[in-house]
Amino acid sequence: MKPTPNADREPPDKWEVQLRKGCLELAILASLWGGELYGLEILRRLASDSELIVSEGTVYPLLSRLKSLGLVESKWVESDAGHPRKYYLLTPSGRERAIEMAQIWSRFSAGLGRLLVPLGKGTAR
Amino acid sequence: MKPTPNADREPPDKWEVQLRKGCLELAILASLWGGELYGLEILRRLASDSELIVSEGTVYPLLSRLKSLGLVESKWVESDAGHPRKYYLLTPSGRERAIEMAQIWSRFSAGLGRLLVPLGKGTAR
DNA sequence: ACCGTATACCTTGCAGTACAAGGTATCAAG
DNA sequence: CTTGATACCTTGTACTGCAAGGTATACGGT
Repeated sequence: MKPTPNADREPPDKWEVQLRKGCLELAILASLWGGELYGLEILRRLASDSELIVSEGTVYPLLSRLKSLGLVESKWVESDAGHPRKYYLLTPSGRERAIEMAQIWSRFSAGLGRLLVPLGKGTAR
Repeated sequence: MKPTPNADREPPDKWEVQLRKGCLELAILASLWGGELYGLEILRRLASDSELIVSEGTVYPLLSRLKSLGLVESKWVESDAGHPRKYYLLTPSGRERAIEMAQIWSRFSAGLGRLLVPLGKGTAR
């Protein structure tokens, strides 16, 4: 039985799901910025560092895509206690792309933030 | 011939498109916060206030959905110079929802921003 | 040796969103 | 009557993330 990763999370608003679309690609690249990680570790990193709860079925296809785009590289590492793990790391193009995406994100985020200013009285909790 | 709204914009990176998914719903609600607007006006407001370039084929279906959800209301207004315009305005639930979404956005945005800190040296242009 | 559990990776079908392209209707100018 | 401008709407396509299910290796208990 799955441990139901998000048992006490937001209701199925469906909106938060749509919000992540596209951002996840950047999030994964960013999580690899500091060094190589393996699949499930990326998942946990995202959850702990940015409250971005995603499932494995989301991460692995995305990693495959990033790999076929030449943005990440992977290598198998024999684990002494467990099973082989596949570590992912950024390629030089991956780093460039990450910075490029981060810039787009920052501009976009600022623009939307500007739109939200008028209703700021409510967002201050 | 269409005036090609984004002739000198970003290349077809496809990514920026995916980035907007879900955010647009919030953006439209936010643009209506200050008062009622009609379809094309919303489009122009988004473009000028937040650099969010969208096409009509995106906005109208979205407005229909928001209306069927009871978040916005619409009314026809006979224009003296031109054709009838359909003005959209927020309902009370629409306002609540907008604030709710803005909060989610703000939390999400902060989380992703935290992830991007390590590569901040590059984003400072 | 055998079975259940935990870790780790991957694949398939589904649902939801934005977009480009095309279509309709009204009014004003030529 | 035709052209252009404004305004609204619809259809088909492409892309994304998700839930559910499947495979493989190691460890500990009986």
